[in-house]
Amino acid sequence: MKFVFRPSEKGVPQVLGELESKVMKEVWSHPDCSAREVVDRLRKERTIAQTTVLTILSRLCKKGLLTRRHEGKAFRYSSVVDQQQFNEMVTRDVLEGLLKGNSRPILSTFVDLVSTDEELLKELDDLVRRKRG
Amino acid sequence: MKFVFRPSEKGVPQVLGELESKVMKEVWSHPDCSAREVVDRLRKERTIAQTTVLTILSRLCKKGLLTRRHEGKAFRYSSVVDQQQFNEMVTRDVLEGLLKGNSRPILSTFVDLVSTDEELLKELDDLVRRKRG
DNA sequence: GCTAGGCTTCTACAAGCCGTAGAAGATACA
DNA sequence: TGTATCTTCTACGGCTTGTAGAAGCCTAGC
Repeated sequence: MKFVFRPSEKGVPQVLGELESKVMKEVWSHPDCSAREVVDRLRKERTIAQTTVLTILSRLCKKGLLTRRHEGKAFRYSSVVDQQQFNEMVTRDVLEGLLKGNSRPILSTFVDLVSTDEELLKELDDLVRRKRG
Repeated sequence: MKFVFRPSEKGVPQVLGELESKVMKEVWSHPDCSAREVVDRLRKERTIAQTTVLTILSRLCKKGLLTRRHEGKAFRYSSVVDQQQFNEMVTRDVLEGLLKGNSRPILSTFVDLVSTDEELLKELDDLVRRKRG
């Protein structure tokens, strides 16, 4: 998958549109669900056309994030990767994207940011030590 | 600045469009230059309309990446931040964007990626030790 | 002062992404 | 067979980026 990352957003919307994110979250929390179910859940928050949700579901399929199977006349949708795997993919791609430049400055910026949290810094330290054996 | 980061690209085009990137690079390498100069340099590579470059220069000003000052009837353009500062800004924003989620998984993915290069891993180790004092 | 050439602004269009949704086609079940 | 429901097709508006024409503005030189 080829995506953009919006640092200013938070969570899934860093990578997907607002509505796409909501739809993904619905499918993640209710695997193998129908479009209808997604629509009904979204409608608890606001009005939205059935076809709008269908369009988003199709686009997410085309992006390779969802699959679907026939059941009767309708489809049932499931995610290809769960949310955790998705997050890991994004993290990995973004970090690789950063590191393929000049890596040195990345390291120190990273350590700077992490060191604002003592616990986190310790964890980083542990990880590095373990890696170096 | 609010930007998107394209992990699949490399360098400045991770953040700016292809042409925007080229124009920024021209201004970085030739501070206080005129639009004419940028056009002439770009034309060594391909044909491009004067106004196309002007449009890009204006957009980069509007984005806060360039400033300009009058000189005679024309403008002279300079960058607000140099390329290194720009890279640091991007790195910082992207990393902050990542870390504002659940930070733990980021750490281990980061260490995984860094550890493919022994030198880099050592450098990370040094930075962390120094930070922890 | 007035004109020509160069510089700028305005405006616009295409393509791609995302949100939105109507219209129409497909289908299962009563 | 009809109808309710589900799907696909199509489209539009807004945003970004590349592209550039048209027209306006200003300065230098006559």
